[in-house]
Amino acid sequence: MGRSPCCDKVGLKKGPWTPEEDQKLLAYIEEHGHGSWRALPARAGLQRCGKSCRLRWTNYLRPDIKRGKISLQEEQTIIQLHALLGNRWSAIATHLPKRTDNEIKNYWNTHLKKRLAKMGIDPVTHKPKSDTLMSNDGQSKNAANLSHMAQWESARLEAEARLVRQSKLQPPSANSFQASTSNPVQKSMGQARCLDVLKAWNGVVWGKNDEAAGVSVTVTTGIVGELGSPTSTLSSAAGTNGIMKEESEEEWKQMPENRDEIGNATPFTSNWESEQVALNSSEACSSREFRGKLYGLVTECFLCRWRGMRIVGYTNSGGNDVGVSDYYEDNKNYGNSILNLVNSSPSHSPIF
DNA sequence: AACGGGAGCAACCGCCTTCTA
DNA sequence: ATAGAAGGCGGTTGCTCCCGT
Repeated sequence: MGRSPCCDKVGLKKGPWTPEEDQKLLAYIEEHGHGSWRALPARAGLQRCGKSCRLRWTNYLRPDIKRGKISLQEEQTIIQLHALLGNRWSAIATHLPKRTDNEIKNYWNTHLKKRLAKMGIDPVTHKPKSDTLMSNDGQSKNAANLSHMAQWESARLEAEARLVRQSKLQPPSANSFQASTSNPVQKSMGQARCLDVLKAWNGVVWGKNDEAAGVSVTVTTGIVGELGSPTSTLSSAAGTNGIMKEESEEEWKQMPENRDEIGNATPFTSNWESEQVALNSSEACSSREFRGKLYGLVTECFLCRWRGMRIVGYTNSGGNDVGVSDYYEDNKNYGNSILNLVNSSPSHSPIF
C-alpha cells in the first residue's frame, strides 16, 4: 500500500523556524491544544506541514523542556541506558526528565559516541574493541570481565528487545513515570524500584503465567556502598521516577559511607526502600496505560540493578522469597566497568 | 582579517507502528 | 480484515558558530 505524503509539500515553508512562527504555534497550542497535527498548521496560520509543527513543539517549544548542558549524571544515565536499550532514544528520553529524544540522540552522536570510541569501547555494542588497549595492570582482567558481561548482556538484550517491542502497545509517553502525574496509582508505580518485571510481564500482559492474576511483588532495594557513582542515589523517589533528580548528586555527597569491620561496603540502610506493587492482570490486560508503565518498569529495573541497587528482599504474590540472582551482580559490574572507564577519562584528558 | 575545518544542533526524511473507519 | 490516515521514531542532513592557522 502506498503512502501519501504527510502533507502537501507545495508552498510549505521548510528550514529554521522564525520567532513569529514559534509564537503562532505556541499561541495556538496553548489555546486549543495541538489536536490533529495535520490540521494544525492551517488553523494556526502556519505555512508548515503538521509534522514539522509537531517536531518543533516536541523538541523545542514544549514548556517542560530543559535546555542547556547535559550534566555528568545525565551523561552517565545515557551511557547506561544506551548499553541497555541501544539507539532507542525515545525510551532513553523517558528516563531523562525534560530532555528530548532528539537532544539525547544528538548528544550521543556528537559527544558520547566519540568518547567511548576513543576509549576503545565500541559505542554500538559497548564492548572493548581490543583487549590490548587495557593490557596494563589490573585492567586486562577488567576488560576480559567487561567483554564477558557485554556478551551476556547482548544476549539478554535481544530477549528484552522482543518484549519491549511487543510492550509498546502504548508507547511510554514522555516521562510517563515522572512527577507530571497526580494519579496516586501512577505515583506508587513510579516508586517501584525493581521487580521481576519480565516474569510479571509474561504473566500479566500475555497471560502466560498462572500467577498472573494479581501479581504482587515486594521489592526491597538498597544502594550498594562501594559504588562511586553519584547516580546511585535513589532515595528521592516520591512522586517521581526518582532516578534523574538533579539534586541527587548533592544527596550522594552527603551520604555516609557504611563499611563493616573488614572494610567491605555495606548498604546504606537509611536509604533503603521497601515497596509493594500490585499488578492486577485483568486490569493490566485491558489497560494500555498500564502496559506502558510496565514497559517503563522494565527499563527502570535494569537501570536500578546497574546502578548497584541490591535486591535484598524479593517475594512473589504468595509471600515466598524468590531469592537474589547473580544476574543482578553481573549487570552491576558490567555497568560499573564502563562507567569507571568513562569516569577515569575526564574530558580534559589527552584521550579526548 | 580571511579562510577552512570541525563541532553542535535544529530540522527533515522516510520507514514503521498504531489507530480508525 | 483491510486500507488509509496519523503519529512516532531513528537516521541523516545542512546550517551556524567557533577556533585554529
